[in-house]
Amino acid sequence: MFCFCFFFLILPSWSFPPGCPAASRGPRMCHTPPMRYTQALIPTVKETPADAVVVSHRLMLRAGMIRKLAAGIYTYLPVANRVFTKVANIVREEMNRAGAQELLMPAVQPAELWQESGRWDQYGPELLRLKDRKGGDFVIGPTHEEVVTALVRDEVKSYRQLPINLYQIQTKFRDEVRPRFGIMRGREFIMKDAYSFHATEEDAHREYDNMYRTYARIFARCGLVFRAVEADTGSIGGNRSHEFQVLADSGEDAIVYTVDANNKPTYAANVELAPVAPPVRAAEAPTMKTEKVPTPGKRTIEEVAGFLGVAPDRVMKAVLFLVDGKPVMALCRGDRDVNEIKLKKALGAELVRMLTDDEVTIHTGAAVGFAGPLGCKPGLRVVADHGLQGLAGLVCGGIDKDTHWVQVAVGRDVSNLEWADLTTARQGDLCPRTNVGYLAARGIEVGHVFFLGTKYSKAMKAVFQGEDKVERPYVMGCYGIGVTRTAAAAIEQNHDDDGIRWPAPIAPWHVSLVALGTEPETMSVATALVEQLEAAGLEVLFDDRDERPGVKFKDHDLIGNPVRVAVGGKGLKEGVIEVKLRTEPKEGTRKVPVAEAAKTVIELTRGLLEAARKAADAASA
RNA sequence: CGGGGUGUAGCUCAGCUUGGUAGAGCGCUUGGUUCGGGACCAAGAGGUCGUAGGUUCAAAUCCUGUCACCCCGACCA
Repeated sequence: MFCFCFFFLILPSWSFPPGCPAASRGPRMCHTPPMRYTQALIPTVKETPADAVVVSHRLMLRAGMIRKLAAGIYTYLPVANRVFTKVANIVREEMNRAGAQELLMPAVQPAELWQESGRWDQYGPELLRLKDRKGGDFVIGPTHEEVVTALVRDEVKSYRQLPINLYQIQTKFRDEVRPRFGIMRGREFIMKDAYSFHATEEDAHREYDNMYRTYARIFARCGLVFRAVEADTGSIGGNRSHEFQVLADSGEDAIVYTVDANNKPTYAANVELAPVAPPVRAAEAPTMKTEKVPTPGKRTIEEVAGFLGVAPDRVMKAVLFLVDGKPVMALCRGDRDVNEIKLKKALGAELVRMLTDDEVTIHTGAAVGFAGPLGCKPGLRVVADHGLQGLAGLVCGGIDKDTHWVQVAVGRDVSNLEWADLTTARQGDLCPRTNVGYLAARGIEVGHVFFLGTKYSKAMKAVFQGEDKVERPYVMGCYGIGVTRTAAAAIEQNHDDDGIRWPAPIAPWHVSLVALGTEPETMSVATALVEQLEAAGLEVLFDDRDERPGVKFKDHDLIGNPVRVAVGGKGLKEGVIEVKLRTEPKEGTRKVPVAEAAKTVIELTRGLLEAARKAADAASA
């Protein structure tokens, strides 16, 4: 008790500036008293679970954050729940600040809505369908465009009520083909989705930019290193889209970007649509006549190149697609891949898929593995990647089984090609926007903004009346953030051999306060300190267990709170308490006089939180 | 959906090839010694061997079906 009063006297009114926990605007985590470890459910484990292959999955299991209930479906234990709540609250604050309104829509939705939008048939098995007791068809919402559009259609009739941006933070379900990586690619996950409605395209683009800046603020506030990249819109539709990618080597997405002389990013895109400029080089002069040679059983690029003794990039790859019902041959260099998304865009097509082996033979007359532009069925549309321009001395399929053409020259032997940018971008490719070579990175997609246009409003006859009394469909945008995935991405980006190193704004607690021993003096000093920190608005996990120090340190390293305070008999004899950041090595431990401990911890924590705030302001500037 | 693999104690796994009625480590309980980076000793509790069927005197073990889960691929907000 003495200690408590003592601290109270020297620290009369620690108040936090706006933005720090005690004074944050908008919603925040409900107040909880300091958590005593002896009462907490934090089932940490020493052994690495067998089926966890990525760091975040492994550490979330080991730190007692998640437990699997079924494939891709997890229970979020208290530590994880605290983190998700923090991420969600940052999202809330920034969305509210940007002028959006929060609502909550049903998880279970009637099939009729999906039939109206056309996605009941389009969405495929990823959409979990079920019947109610009366036999009516329902879905568990993987997303909420239909529901929100129906709502706004009924309730917003006039241009005067526009624009409006509605968002929710909800559990969603997508029956992923292959859930993996724990919470990173689960079937059930928490997502923030926002939908905006506008009278004009210009206004929808303004909101798109507004959301883009808001997202940059959100991820900066979460303490993450990320990049906004141009992206494909996928099945959601629309024609303008950016993904927010947290950079991590374990990321599932490949991105390319360019930088200026100061190493500042100038352009970034997902490789699936990053444009590649045509090569700048003189056309090669053909030196030899084309001839057909036997290549028995050599079908793949590697086999053919190896057999003929040429480099793979000298083999012309021919891939056959069905584009809106018509066969198309796509060509590229043997060391590259034809990108379906680019092909679709280049041909202005709706549906693109690869042909089956049988279909290849029917449409080209070629044996499987030996298709090529030279001598195939006349009338077949052939599109070539401009990486092939001006090349000579190439190898391509001989149409007949077990044959290839050699010494093929583009232009001389193969003409009437349509040229397009078809291959997936790589490091070193020339970026046509910035005229410098691409750099490559991997990322985890944590956010995605889409300009939707009128796709859903037209399909669902959602219209408003304009000033001119004319009815028009709303122009829409939608904007998603994976809350659970953001937490997983934070771990991928912030960990070491001992465990998680949470960025302070989304850490489960600001401070791990470890009592090294349960002697009355240690406990009373520790308890007093906990109360001081709590009074100043800090969140504290107080380890009051009767465990050996080693066990405690290991657990807190695993859990990863940014500030660790150790109170022990040894230190107290010298009159000190030990304070260390999770990111600092053991040797960096500060020995702080007992009387100054609270002040030191509060200042350190405040510094960490303020840094994230400043990063957010810089990111949205 | 194609290929591969695994289901044995709360967790990580051994036992299976060659059938004879189930083990280790971690964790848990109790007692003791310890106590500043995952302690030690002793005594315990805990398993329809995923599930259904078959073969057999006898099945964790062999056979068949089935379910679940994992990995690679295809696919994907």
